[in-house]
Amino acid sequence: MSTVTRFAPSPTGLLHLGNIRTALINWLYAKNSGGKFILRIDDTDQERSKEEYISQIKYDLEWLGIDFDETFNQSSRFERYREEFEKLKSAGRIYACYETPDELERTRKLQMAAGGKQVYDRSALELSDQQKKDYELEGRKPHWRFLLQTERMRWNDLLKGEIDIDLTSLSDPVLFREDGVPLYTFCSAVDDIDFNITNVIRGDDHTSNTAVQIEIINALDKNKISFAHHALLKASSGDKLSKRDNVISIDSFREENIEPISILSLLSTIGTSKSIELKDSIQQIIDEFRLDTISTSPGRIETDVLKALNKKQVQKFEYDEVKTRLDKIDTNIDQKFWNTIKGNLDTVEDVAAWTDVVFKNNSFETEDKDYINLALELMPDEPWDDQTWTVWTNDIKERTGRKGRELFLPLRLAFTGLTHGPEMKLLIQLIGRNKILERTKN
RNA sequence: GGUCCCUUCGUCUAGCGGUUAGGAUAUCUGGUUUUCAUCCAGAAGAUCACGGGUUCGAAUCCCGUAGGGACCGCCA
Repeated sequence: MSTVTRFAPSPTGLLHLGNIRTALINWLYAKNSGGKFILRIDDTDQERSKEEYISQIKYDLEWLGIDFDETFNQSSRFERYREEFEKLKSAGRIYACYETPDELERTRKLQMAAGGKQVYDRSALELSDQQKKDYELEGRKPHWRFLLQTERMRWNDLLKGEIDIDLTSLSDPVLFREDGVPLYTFCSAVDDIDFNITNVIRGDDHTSNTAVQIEIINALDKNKISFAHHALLKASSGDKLSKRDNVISIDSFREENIEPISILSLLSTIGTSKSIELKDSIQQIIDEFRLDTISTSPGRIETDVLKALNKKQVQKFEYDEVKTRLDKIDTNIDQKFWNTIKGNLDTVEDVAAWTDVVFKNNSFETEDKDYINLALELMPDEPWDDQTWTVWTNDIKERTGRKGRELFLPLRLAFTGLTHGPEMKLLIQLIGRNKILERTKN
């Protein structure tokens, strides 16, 4: 049977390095085994879910090159959840509860103070028909809980190994809210069955939840899903990754002109036993993917590494690959320009900083006037080639006796206004004789 | 408080009873580029969280302690 994986974000915030990693792992797992990848939007909570986040999530995935074979919103399947719910109800696995959130909160606090388990006490199970009727007359509506019957839930987690959860330490999950809205724990179980999901790979934050879900799945059908839980990523500060932390949102990286392949390269190697390096292509990442290289201990993300990877990618780019982007900055940027400058860039768009250096008619202050004037006297006529600079500076060297830094830095400074940059023998060809004269006029 | 998990160079990690504890990245040094970056060569960097036990022998197995993470919702 071919694999089916899914990524199920709730559209309540932007995608960041942490949750996109989960998406990537699921996608890679599917791709690597010739399976299917489904994007499921977990939007049952209509108050917190926002349409703009749905489109943002899809756009981010697309931008990164993570495509999906199928997508749907949980909000379109309320009827189906109701149907399955009725099934469980007639099987006696569901019971009505009438506590208000306040009452539940109070009980929890009491339990905490007493040092006991903070687990729902199932007092609704004792309710007589008359008591329920009284509640309804009071205007209370029931919410519905699933009766957990397993004491210990065990499964072989593809990443964490044998897991053994004490289900008595967990509350009976609420499946339907008082207002009739089904909750994630249930919807997810129904969907995973209906869409024939074979592998659920998700963050460690779902581990104990999985125990509950397996029991629900078993009550509906028979669980055939393999679960895998990877460790969560931490920020470089050591703090947890937050949806509100826009410093690491995919959106912010796109705005900083970080390449998708740089992000993908980082995400497919960080927190794994693989070398942290820039990958040539998405295909390479797919081919090299192995679930068992992913670590079970929480690692931290160093965003500097992402910048370094991106720099490498920029230097790899051939002119044709970035031509349209360069044209947007300045149509005068040609292949020679790009090849000369790209080694000095962190992002493709940083090239903008060099258009002035090459094209603009500005002049720079120089303290070494006599030296520069001598250099200009010796400046060869055009056309210039790769040898011009060497010939020229050799002349200057002979006439002045200068060498090394003393010889070259004043020239660079006078011609470009900068103390660093691409090789001068290439750069002067871009700038040209006229502009050099212009810049050193006064 | 309960439940589950984690702890090896700065960082990400390999390691499954006998290794000079390996790699990647970052750092430093030298060379190349007469700059910066790249590239090449090399160096430094880990009392394997701590304590105890099992064993001829423990990073590796067991117990405890400490630290970290996750969850304990009518969120997902």
